[in-house]
Amino acid sequence: MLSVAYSAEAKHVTAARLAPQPERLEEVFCAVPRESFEAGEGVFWEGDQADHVFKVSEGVLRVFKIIADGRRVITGFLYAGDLVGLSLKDRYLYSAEAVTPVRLRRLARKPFAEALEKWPDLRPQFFARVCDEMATAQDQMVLLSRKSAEERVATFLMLLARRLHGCHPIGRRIHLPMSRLDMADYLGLTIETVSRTITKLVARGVISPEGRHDFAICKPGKLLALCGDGDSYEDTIDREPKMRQAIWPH
Amino acid sequence: MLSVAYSAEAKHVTAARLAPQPERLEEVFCAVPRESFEAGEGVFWEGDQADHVFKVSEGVLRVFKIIADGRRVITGFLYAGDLVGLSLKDRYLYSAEAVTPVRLRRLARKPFAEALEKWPDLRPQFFARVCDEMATAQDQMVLLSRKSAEERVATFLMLLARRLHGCHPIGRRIHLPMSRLDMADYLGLTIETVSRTITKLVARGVISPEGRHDFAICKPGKLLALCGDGDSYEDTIDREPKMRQAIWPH
DNA sequence: AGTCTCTGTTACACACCGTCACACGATTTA
DNA sequence: TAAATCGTGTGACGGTGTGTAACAGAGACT
Repeated sequence: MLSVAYSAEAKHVTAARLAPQPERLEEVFCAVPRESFEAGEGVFWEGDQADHVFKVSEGVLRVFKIIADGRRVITGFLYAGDLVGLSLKDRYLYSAEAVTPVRLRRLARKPFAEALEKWPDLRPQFFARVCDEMATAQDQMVLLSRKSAEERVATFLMLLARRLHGCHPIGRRIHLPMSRLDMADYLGLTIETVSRTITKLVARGVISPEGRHDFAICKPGKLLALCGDGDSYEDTIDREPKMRQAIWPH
Repeated sequence: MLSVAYSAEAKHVTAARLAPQPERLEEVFCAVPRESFEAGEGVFWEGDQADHVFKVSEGVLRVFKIIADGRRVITGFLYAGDLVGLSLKDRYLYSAEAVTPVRLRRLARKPFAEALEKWPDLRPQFFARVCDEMATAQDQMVLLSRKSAEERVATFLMLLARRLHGCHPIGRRIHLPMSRLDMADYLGLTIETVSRTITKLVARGVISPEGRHDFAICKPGKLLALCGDGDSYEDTIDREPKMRQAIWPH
């Protein structure tokens, strides 16, 4: 009985040797090889046994739920560095598909949990990730609940502008890897409305198109104001990289 | 240095003595006295230093965010037994107010974290709570993103019916402690729409009013169908793990 | 080239839901 | 008791966003 338990742990012990005491949560994923997915390919499906967690290393993923008559809700887009499948129990709550060609590392749940067990320093990082996920979900609820089409699109563009520029002020260029349908399903709108709204923003000189999937932000202040968050432009450019550190739990 | 660390822990050690090795996460809250709040009173505010976690022991709480021009989004209602303030970092992400008179236990973050540290058996429970919160948030995103007014109201009624009845099939009676405005801000609608929708459900004999804040569910199957989740009545009464296959897209 | 397919844009009628207005009952205040 | 206030219900109306189109542009293929 003991020997069985021991051999079951052997694999992960090996992995641990390769990366002794990782400093950052991502390093736990270094031991496993990367997998590739083509654009449009599914990674896992809502309701599947949630056996793995993932770390995106290249490309963009969409996570979504489907209801009744085929209505789709995209609950998030995941970029390089993001972890997927953390905050769930035995089954995936959503499906995940590649938007662009994607490379990711897949780690079985058990060694992941054991790593958290073995290196307590990783737990605050893990918890911080989950909290960010929660905060993002709440912002999304605000968007879906009370924002107009224009505010939704503006918010989305700002989101991508910030993401592309790391945590820096605001990037001037945005790349939208996903289709208009993806955007629509993320923003709770239709493709037509998304299209129209973008056209309107372009007409007003807030952004300017550089191909279908790229835009330049001409008036960042204006765009920010259109988000309807009550933030002013100054609030965002001075915003020091606010290191919100999880205090909790150790 | 060691002695300092030791004395800092002394208080919590005392608490631990009172309740040695709690089996359930809630028991961690037993050591602190209960506080009372009147209906409408605030418990904490978005942006406050998140120093405490709470356990509701009586009454109903609403948690909400406010944006720009005063628009309010209620992200959830919390009932007896629910924990508040788990999934956040240094500051509260939302405000909390009493809907009804509320009694709750307030526990400082530190002893709570220490309890999790000391009794690892509690950690899965903690994690499960956070996951439930996440799952709820995602269902809410689906509701706000893609459901019609009628589906939203129906979903809300079903939610309360299930909650009141524990996890049992479906309660036949629903009590709505909150105002129509609260419902509207939770469902992403206006009071008028909520009101009209309820009237319509009553007219069709799906539910029947028993005062302003109480309803009887006359046709549970019908109500469930109106939720737009694709579940049938039978699915919910003998809740088997439903295998959902995504058909979509590609 | 030419054709096909896929994605994105634009137009127009319509539906749902929000806005505004007022009525009603219950409770509080004068 | 009357008046005021609050929460709620209901009606008329209009706007935002939707659905169904047709159309345009880009890329893939023969």
